[in-house]
Amino acid sequence: MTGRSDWSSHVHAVLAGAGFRRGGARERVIDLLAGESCALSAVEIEDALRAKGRPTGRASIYRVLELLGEHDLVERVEVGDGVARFEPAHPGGEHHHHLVCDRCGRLVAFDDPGLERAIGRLSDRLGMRVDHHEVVLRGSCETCG
Amino acid sequence: MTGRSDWSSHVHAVLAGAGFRRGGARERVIDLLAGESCALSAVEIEDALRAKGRPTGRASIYRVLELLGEHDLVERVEVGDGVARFEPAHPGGEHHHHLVCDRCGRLVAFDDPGLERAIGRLSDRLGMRVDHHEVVLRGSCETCG
DNA sequence: GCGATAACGAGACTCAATCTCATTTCATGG
DNA sequence: CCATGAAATGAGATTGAGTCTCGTTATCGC
Ligand SMILES: [Zn+2]
Ligand SMILES: [Zn+2]
Ligand SMILES: [Zn+2]
Ligand SMILES: [Zn+2]
Repeated sequence: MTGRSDWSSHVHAVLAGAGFRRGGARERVIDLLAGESCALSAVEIEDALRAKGRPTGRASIYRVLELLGEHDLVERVEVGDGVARFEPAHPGGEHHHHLVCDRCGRLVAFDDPGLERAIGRLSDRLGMRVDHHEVVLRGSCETCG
Repeated sequence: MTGRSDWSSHVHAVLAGAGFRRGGARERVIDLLAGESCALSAVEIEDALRAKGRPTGRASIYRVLELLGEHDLVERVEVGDGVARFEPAHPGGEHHHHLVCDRCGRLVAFDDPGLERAIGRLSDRLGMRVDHHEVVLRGSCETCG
């Protein structure tokens, strides 16, 4: 179980190691994401930071998310509503996938070792390098029955 | 193995059965998709139809795709470039998933019974209704090695 | 044919995401 | 401690996929 501040220090270590300076916007975005276990959109991040009295430019938010993505520090989640969401990516590779409720739009996280094994075997069989995978289930969440 | 014109007649049967009239734009989009085995974006459809001398309004293309989607006649494919793509959905439920090449952006289709079984077992375990699933792998295609 | 109404399409509009560029902040070494 | 060059930031303009509006056109049951 990888904790929140764990992720934050990992992020800082990776970025410092890659020679990046520090900056206010980057710290604010990382702080916010470190307190989230599931995905936020760039607009949600912008709103959340403004609400916390830490307003941050849109361009900076997208830049930070792009940088984190390039270093495999965030996971990009797309569920088909035209908005990209981002969640902390843990160094050990442990991750979850999402079920989207077609009624209320809620995101439900899950993980499944059987699914991961199947994807691993599939990747071997394909004979191409597979770096990453995304799985989205659609259905109804518990609330919407 | 479901053929192209097979899909087209299936589409017409379903839509006629649901009481929809025919119309030029709808026919043109269905004809075009029937000749494709993998996914096209709305813009690609618009361009392809114009290039074929069958120009079709953007609003109509999106309306047709939405209608086909509501009746499970097309599959919506999102690979994270901010564009939705659409491909024929076959009535038997047979389908494929996609690997996206991070270098050239190419889409490579694949299917894998083991993956489908794992998703089936997972759906049962979750205890929620799961209607649909999407899997996207990222890596390099054969050309980009 | 006629009429009711479904289907269509030009173009305005929305909004997430990107781009520009002037300003601010950082790290370093003098 | 300050000067300096580079990196980081952010306000605002811009892009472009996707949606909406509404007047026109086509379909089909009669
Ligand atoms: Zn999540
Ligand atoms: Zn996984
Ligand atoms: Zn495909
Ligand atoms: Zn499948």
